[in-house]
Amino acid sequence: MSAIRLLVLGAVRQHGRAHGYQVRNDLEYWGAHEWSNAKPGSIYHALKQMAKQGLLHAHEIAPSTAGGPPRTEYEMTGKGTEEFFRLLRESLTVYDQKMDVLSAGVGFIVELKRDEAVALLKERVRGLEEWRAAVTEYYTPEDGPQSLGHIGEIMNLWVGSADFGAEWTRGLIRRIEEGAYTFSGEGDPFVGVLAEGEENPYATGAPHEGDQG
Amino acid sequence: MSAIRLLVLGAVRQHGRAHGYQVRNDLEYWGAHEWSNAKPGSIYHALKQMAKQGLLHAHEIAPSTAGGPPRTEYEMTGKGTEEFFRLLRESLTVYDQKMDVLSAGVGFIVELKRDEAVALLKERVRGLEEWRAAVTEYYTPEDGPQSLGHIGEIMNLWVGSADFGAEWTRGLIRRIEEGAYTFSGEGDPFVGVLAEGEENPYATGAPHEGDQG
DNA sequence: CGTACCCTAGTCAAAGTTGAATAGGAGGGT
DNA sequence: ACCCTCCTATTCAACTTTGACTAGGGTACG
Repeated sequence: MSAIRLLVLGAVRQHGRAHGYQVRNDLEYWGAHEWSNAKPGSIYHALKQMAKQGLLHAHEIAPSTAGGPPRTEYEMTGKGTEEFFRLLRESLTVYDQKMDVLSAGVGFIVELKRDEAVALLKERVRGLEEWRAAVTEYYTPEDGPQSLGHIGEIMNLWVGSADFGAEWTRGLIRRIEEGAYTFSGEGDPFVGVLAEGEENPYATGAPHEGDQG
Repeated sequence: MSAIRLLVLGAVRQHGRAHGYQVRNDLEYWGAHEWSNAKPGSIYHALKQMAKQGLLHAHEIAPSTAGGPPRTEYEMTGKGTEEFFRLLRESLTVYDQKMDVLSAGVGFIVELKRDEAVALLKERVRGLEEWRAAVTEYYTPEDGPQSLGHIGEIMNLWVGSADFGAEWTRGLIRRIEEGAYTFSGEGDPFVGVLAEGEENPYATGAPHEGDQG
């Protein structure tokens, strides 16, 4: 899976209704342009595609007062909300080494119930442990690991990476079980989007990199 | 960057001349289908694209004795060899969190001189340290890291991941500096491809997964 | 008062990725 | 003789990603 759909659905969801540029700004606010493939083209494509598939409902809107071309606003549908939670759950349990997917999942984790979050993360740890075992077993040749030559370093990298991932996840599970953070149904929800016109305190001050030339 | 071009160029290079199916088998031999996006479609696409760009030279060949459609064989060009080394150097120094690129780079690292390999890996460590510093500085709010809420966990993940990556790289540098492995110009080169007709000792025994139905 | 730059907002072509489909021949059973 | 399955070898349509481009309006500045 890629992170883009989860990120875009999450952004639209927190607004209720949003246009592409707003989503783009949210992702920049979250720093997502630095750790995920959330380029403008991908965002607009994801919005259109998900509208076509009935996950979002598109509204054609007159140009904004701020100028520029006419905008399209997108609204969550029931199917979209379902898909959001499906992707969220998947992002927290898959144990491939894609940090962008995991980061997106952690960003939205408080939209779940505390119990479910813990259960999903425990499944993640289980998956990592299994994968580690499979790697060490499958790629250990009979005549010792030295016979692999420098290729053994790749195995070493995978195993270490699995161990780090599992350890980090165990730490997160511990903190959640001890009561950290506010999950769904436990009080004021965490709001992580910019209101219309609000300034981004994390903005770089530079113009949108990559736009124009 | 993606790992596919480096993998395909590396495979063709070790054969001198190879057709798509041969490359595909090499990548399976290397286990690359498990840790990279090296699906048949991507491999053939990469071969065609790189032939179009002059990195490989294509030869139309009659069908093999083993049956099947006519094959196309690809041969390295000078430009292709240059590109191979460019990608190899890049794969070892970029410090994004893509394990497939790094794995491919480590797989071919012995094609470099020992000194250069060490220098590239040291640059990688420098990059990781800089990135770690940037993350901790940029995303540490004035009123303590707690104010970020669960979003702080993402930062925690990035920092931990950078630390793990740097530590693993330092270990590899140490072993290489102590004389491990055989690098370019130091003796019999490591050969990591299957000869025509040779069996893959790591084969799963299953038919090519995903082929047909 | 014009012009250069920046912000809002989105489109598009080209390239890459995915998963399934195609097609010829070999081998083995009935 | 016939069919079924496997192996060789590649193609294709659909989808995603990338980076550059388009275009309107505001604003600071000489």
